[in-house]
Amino acid sequence: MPLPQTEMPGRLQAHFAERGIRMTQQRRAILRVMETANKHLDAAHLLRKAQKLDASVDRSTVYRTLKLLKRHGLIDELDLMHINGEGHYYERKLNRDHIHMACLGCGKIMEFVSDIFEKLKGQVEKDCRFRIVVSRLEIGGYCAECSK
Amino acid sequence: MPLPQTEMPGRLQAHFAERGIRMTQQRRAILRVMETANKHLDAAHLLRKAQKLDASVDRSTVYRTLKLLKRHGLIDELDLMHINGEGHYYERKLNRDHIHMACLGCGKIMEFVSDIFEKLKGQVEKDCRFRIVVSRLEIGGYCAECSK
DNA sequence: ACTCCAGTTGCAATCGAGTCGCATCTGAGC
DNA sequence: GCTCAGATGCGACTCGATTGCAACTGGAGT
Ligand SMILES: [Mn+2]
Ligand SMILES: [Mn+2]
Ligand SMILES: [Zn+2]
Ligand SMILES: [Zn+2]
Repeated sequence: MPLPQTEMPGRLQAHFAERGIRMTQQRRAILRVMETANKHLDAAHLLRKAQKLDASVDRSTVYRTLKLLKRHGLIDELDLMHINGEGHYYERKLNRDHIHMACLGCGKIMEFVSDIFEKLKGQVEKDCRFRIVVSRLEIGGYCAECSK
Repeated sequence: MPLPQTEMPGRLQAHFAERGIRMTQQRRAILRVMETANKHLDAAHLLRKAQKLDASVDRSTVYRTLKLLKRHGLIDELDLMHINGEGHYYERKLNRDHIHMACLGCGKIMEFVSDIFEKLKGQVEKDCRFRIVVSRLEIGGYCAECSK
């Protein structure tokens, strides 16, 4: 019997097992950090947090694991408008994807779920006959406080 | 009498003049390349093309001019799903902004204009009380040919 | 429990996009 | 023409990300 479609979010390790991907000490640490993170992490933060769980984790392993997670569609990669340097941010892909807004005034990051966004993706798939694998809508501007 | 809103696209130099930004040999070359480019350019390509018009153009001037153009909202910066390295791509901002789709199979870049996208931005501005300055919707997936 | 090896890791070197300090140069207002 | 704020070229630099390689290890097979 298949699991319900709204699969429990946060079981990256389970995904690895299902797909026969080898589990290592280091990957366990990195996945745990990604699973429990409540905000967008860049590679450097991810490394530091993972090293608290397993001091042996190396920077290159973080990057290799991020690439693996991306390849399997388990995480999303974000720019967040390059509000802080040239690097990228990562977050676990949940059931529903969302829009990211970055305030150019105060640096705050906001998220927003929208049915219109889903409709737009549907339109792209239909009108352009394009099979969507990953989508990223990032908006820069000014939040309510910073606007007035 | 104001110009019609659908201003003639492609007059970056005119924008500079209007806003009292100094015009130089090098900027003239770079702006000309941006104006006449028909595809998304990365900084390296932009440099090479600009150097054909003015051999003295330096890499750092290209980056400084890109930053200037961004700051004035005259160009958009794109990742195009990092289909080719970590760099960014640039294009002149036209009247109507558009979605970018990158085919993970053949590397083709497609563009798409959608009223639903405009509606979505309107929703964000209204529901989140967020004043949008710049927006980027980038989609990765498979085009019609690569899907079958 | 032991073996085995493909896959993974740490490390250090390296790449490549983008930035910066500084001496020099230049555009455009007078 | 002068003048100088602002722009440029150059080289050094930062920093995110990648890679080659020898050593290590997970987990399948026995
Ligand atoms: Mn980017
Ligand atoms: Mn475009
Ligand atoms: Zn703000
Ligand atoms: Zn394709």
